[in-house]
Amino acid sequence: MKKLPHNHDSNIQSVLERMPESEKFLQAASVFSQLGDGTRLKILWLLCHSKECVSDIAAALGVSKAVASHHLQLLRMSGLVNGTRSGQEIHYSLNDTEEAKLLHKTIEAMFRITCPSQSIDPKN
Amino acid sequence: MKKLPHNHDSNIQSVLERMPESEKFLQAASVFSQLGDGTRLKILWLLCHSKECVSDIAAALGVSKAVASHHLQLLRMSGLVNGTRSGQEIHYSLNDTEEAKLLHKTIEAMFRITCPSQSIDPKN
DNA sequence: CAAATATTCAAACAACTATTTGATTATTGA
DNA sequence: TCAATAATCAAATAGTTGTTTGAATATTTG
Repeated sequence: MKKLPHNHDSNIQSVLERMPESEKFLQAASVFSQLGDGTRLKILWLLCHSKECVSDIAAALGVSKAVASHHLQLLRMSGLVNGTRSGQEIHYSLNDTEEAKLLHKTIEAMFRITCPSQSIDPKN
Repeated sequence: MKKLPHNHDSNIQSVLERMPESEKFLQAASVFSQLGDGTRLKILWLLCHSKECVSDIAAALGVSKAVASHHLQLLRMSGLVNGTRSGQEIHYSLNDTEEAKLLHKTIEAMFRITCPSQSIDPKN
């Protein structure tokens, strides 16, 4: 039980007791950081709505294939997307995990706030 | 209406038409990037549960006051938190905006996934 | 007013991240 | 097998980000 310099909120101790461990914060921040780049956010948004190959993702976003491939790899290492080869192409899609679904919902909720007129997904 | 190299998903065109503008993605990524650092994520989590001054935040997290102050400023510039001076201290709290509430819900949902045993907030 | 406390600022540094370019690997079809 | 296409890799670069340190500002109290 750590003692704080000041003591404004009498409830702070019980809050601190329920604070997740540092390691958990680092893990979560690592996943959240995938949302923190515009290119990657676009890729995630796209994969929330359709399964796509690298060339189409690159074309849809207006970036090089190398850039798309690079970011897809970061997303893959974070466990958010997965790619399956089909002939010459590799088709990427959102992973079926709780984390990926949470980020999907979060992205949609954000755009419902900032672009309320053109949301695709239903609210729940 | 942009033409993609391949055409696997016949629905892709209507998806692309509903894709928010690049500027919106950059704005959203900028807000989301606040979650992408462990220290800042801890601060946000703490402010989701209690209003705190800089010294207490620094002590609770085990970081220097300069570090806490620096990250609080980034959070403030992103519109997620606000600080009000009370005597010598500045009390920071989560902003009452849709964006801040969304991040609060997202953080809690993430920890419900990764630390299911010790969640504080109710599910909805 | 001077000392003490709380917070912020600013500069320097190290570490990390995104992009570019060209080469490399894998797969298909002629 | 050879050429074409798809995707990844690797190295170089530029830009961004987080931390450290010490100084500066603001507020309260003696």
